[in-house]
Amino acid sequence: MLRLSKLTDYATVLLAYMAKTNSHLHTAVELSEATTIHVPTVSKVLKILSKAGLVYATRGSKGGYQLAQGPEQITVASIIGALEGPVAITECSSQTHDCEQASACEIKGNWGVVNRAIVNVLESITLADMMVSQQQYSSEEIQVSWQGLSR
Amino acid sequence: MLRLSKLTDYATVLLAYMAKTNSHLHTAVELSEATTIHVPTVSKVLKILSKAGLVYATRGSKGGYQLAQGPEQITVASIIGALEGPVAITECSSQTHDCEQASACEIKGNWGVVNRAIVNVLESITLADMMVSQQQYSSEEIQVSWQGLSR
DNA sequence: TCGATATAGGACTAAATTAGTACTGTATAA
DNA sequence: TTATACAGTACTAATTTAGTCCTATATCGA
Repeated sequence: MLRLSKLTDYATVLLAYMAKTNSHLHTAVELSEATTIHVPTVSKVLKILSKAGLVYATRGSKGGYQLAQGPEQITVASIIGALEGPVAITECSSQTHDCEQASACEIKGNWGVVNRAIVNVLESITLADMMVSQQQYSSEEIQVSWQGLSR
Repeated sequence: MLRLSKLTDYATVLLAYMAKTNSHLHTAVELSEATTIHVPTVSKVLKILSKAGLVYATRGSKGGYQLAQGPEQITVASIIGALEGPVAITECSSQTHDCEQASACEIKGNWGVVNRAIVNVLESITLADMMVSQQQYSSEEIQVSWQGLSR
């Protein structure tokens, strides 16, 4: 499946709503009502996004959250990174990994290349892109040329 | 993290070994010894690969497994598909999904585009590519141009 | 200064998923 | 007919994720 966590999905929904209505600070309660995500969960996600620097938080009455950057600056990769850590499709491809299977493994370095290709895709898509109203993109419009291994 | 399951990782290791030594049938025990993956797990993975048509199985004594196609024909996407089902990075992006969040969600269709971009990458990389001896590919060699949303 | 509002941080429980193992059945060669 | 090897399925344990709750801290305004 190669699935993202629900929290990551919630995060994009919340960030997209904030981007669309960036005139004021948004409280967790307001965001919950707008998105139908339960308050404790909204709160949890925003705390994480705040810590990661994607949103700016203001405490106290009249407080709330706002985007720390424009929707064009926030990449899908950075949202995933905030909630799940750096993309690593296998243990092999994570930075701090010392594989026990060692010599037996023929694959090692090459998962890293696959991983890099995916990261490149995710870094090329921004929150602004995600907000474009649902159009049906044909498969042909998404062109991925990946040249690393084909030489 | 966006992580694949361990079984998927095992599958690529097993398939790569079979591709490298395709002169004969490979028993689960032989594959286990070659890869250091425990026999029951090797067996489990191969049963799944066989059902998916990626390997051909022969029963009985002198039996074993062999690749059903050449390493150039087996894509990473098909390996992932066999073990985990079709790639769907969010519930939204899976084919058979009817979202409860309905009208509140601004994102809907667009996860589908991100998903499609990732699938394209995974379909462009084959088992043969994965077997290329570990070279260090520079980031520049992996070029992904994704044009769906930027118009 | 006090009280209401709102986020920060951490801990905890329940649910879901994944990994690993085991058992019984079926096919094939010698 | 016996040994070998895969097929199918079920089950348990481990891990991960989701969701909730509680206490602390910061800010505004009366």
